[in-house]
Amino acid sequence: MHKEIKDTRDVILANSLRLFATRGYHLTKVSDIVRESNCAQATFYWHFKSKLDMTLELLDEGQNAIVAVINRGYREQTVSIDDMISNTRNWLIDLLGFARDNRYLMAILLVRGYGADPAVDERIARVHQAIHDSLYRNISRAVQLGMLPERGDLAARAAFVHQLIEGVVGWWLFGTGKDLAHQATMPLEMLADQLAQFEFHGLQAGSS
Amino acid sequence: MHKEIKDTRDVILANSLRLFATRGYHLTKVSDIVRESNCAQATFYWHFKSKLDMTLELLDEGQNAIVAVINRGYREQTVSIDDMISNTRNWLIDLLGFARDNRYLMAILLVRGYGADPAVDERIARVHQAIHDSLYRNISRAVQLGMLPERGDLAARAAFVHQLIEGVVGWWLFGTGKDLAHQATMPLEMLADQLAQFEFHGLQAGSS
Amino acid sequence: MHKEIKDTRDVILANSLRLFATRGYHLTKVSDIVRESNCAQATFYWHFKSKLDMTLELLDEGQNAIVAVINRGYREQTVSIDDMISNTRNWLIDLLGFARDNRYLMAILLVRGYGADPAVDERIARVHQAIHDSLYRNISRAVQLGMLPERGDLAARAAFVHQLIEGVVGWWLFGTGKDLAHQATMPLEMLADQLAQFEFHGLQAGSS
Amino acid sequence: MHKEIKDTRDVILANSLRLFATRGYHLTKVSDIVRESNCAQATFYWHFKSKLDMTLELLDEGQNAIVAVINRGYREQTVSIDDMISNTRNWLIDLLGFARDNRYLMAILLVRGYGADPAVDERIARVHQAIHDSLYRNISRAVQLGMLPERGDLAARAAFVHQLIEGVVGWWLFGTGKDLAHQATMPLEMLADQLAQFEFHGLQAGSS
DNA sequence: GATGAATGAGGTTTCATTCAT
DNA sequence: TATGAATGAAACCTCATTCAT
Repeated sequence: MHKEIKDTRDVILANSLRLFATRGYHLTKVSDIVRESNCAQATFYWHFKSKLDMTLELLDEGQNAIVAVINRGYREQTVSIDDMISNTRNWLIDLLGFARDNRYLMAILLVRGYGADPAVDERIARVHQAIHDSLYRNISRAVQLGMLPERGDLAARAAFVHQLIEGVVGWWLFGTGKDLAHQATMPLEMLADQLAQFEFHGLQAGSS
Repeated sequence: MHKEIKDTRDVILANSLRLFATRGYHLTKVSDIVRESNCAQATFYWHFKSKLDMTLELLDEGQNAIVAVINRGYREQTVSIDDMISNTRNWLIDLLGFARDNRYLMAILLVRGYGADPAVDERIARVHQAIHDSLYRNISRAVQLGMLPERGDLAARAAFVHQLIEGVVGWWLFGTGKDLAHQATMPLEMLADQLAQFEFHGLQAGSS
Repeated sequence: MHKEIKDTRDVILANSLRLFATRGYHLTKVSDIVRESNCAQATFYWHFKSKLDMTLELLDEGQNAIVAVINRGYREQTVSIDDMISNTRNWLIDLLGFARDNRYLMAILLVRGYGADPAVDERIARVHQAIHDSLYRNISRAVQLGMLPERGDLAARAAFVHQLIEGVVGWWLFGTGKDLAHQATMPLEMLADQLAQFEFHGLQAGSS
Repeated sequence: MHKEIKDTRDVILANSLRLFATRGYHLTKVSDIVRESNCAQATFYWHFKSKLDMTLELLDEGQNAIVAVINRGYREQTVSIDDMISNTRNWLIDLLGFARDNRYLMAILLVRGYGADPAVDERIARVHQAIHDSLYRNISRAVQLGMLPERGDLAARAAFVHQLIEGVVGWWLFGTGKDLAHQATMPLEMLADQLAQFEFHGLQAGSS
């Protein structure tokens, strides 16, 4: 049950998201957005204060959505290594599902976001930080529970995992060439599985 | 042995690289470049056909340099797992050294490159591909030599490693927030060590 | 006895008058007017044909009011010089009283009126002309009655008096800097007195 | 001996002055200015930072010129009433000469200046203040020398004279209707004469 | 009476690029 | 080599006005 008739404001937002993901902020002109949205340019400025303002609104929405997904995971208490891997796997399934359903947002966050404007850069950085923090907490907990070796810099390990996961999500969605038209080939669950395995084993490094 | 007096052309290139890395292509105006280079705008166009043209030249130089570094590694035949890890470690040391000495180029390749122009996107994608290919060949060889389990999708594994390494290089140089002013804290060799370990163990996933 | 509840139309007119006086016609946007009037922009256009149209209406009201005041004076036959000065004084008291009670209108007529639109310019010019004519008639009568020397250009003398009076009213209300927030310091009657004296003596110039 | 070939910058300034005087700031578009100046719109922005910036530059030039004229007068020590009147007359001749040769500037200062922008308003107010101060000093000196009665508010008297003179200059140049096309009919010296007389006698008001 | 939404026309400004010297 | 001056094209944005309810 969703609204059949989207109002102009939402149409503009949706088109902007797609165009930003495809061409980037600066190559997307307001005139492009309104052409695709079937409205006059002045209408854009009735709904939004400026191009930048609209972009920030877009990002704030996206940020809320993805942060909700990220923090939804890791809820249960893990008691065994299998638990932990499966927990990670579930978290990844959530994240990958969200990513698949929000290709354009992910393209902005992972590929073409930076360089639009300092304010935009900052919002994107905040999302990355949120993902990092979520992973850091999880790894930290696992170390406390003795499921991961204590050796090594915790921050570095979180960073490794963080970069691994963000990178692989970007690869899955857009391929090595960061191509918006790229079609993911690997099934979501299989990717989650392999990624969880890779992460877990990688984190074992340093143990006897 | 390098020239002490850089001519205008090189000054422009160096300033452009720095500005692109700092603000991105579109927020760097030709007027900004020439102001920092102490020359007139027309001088820019005496040396370069266009802003885009100069950018591509910049990237081509960078591409050659980084590809040379990447392909310099993995030369010896590895005969043991220790050999392999140490080989990877050496490759990483080369890469990280290059990255540290070419912060601005790395910022463009890893953070703010996409979204400038389709032609620019393509060059950047080519660099990523070159890194990927180098890793793919190495992993593939290791599997053939029986040092890595055969199970699993080889392409996916290469992608995992590729994304892990690029991501971690970006993190090392610019931190989680992709901040140009970020100061790396971890010593180069330690990072290479931990990263090689993480990679190797991660790749063991799927083995008995 | 005036209406306690002003309808939207009057609210718009009052706010427009104030804003025009404060910022001028062009810096007062219809959006400003309706914001202060707590109504929608379309409501403005329900009440008035256009911004210009409303402005002219505003000016016409103001013109009628001030012209009424101006022509109310000089009614009695003056038979002595003291009569004449006191008559002028009364006329000035009326004018200054009106001016004090209609600051915003006066600001438009004396300070920020010109430059809005040719049609507006014309209305303002008409008000000035009306004041001038009133003064001209009075001076002319005084010459006929032998209370002022015949020497000199009558038109020029009327102009001198006209400019003196309008200028001094503007100074009294808004100070040398034409500041809307300026507070008059001199009591109305004292000003009328001094101004009548200045005018009378000035007009004596040229006499033996 | 003046330059035959005016450069673009000066052409733009001259045309802007004329157009501002004729239509006012807001009805003068940058497109109008460059059309009359036979150059491209971008050329305007090569020479000036913005429309407002150029306007302020214009006003600053004008301010310097008129303030120089104003402060050039009143140099000699006056020892008699005839000296004083003739001194005022000379000051007026200078001022009127400048005004006649700088119609457009005067139109901006006296008629259509206010309402362009707060920054513009402020510059114009400063010019009026400079004229006022010059007159105030002169009257003040005359009172000290016993050539004018002490009675009365000095500030008010200065204001009267100030408003009289500015008003009459405006009337001389542009007529009662503030018409840019108006042609002055009265010879400069005659006006200076009558105005000096009017002022002097007016200022006698309050004496026995 | 009133308004949320929309818009055409046009405004100022930007910017990569070229011209003339 | 170098540059001061110039410019076409187009960007973002404004604003008086109208439409549909």
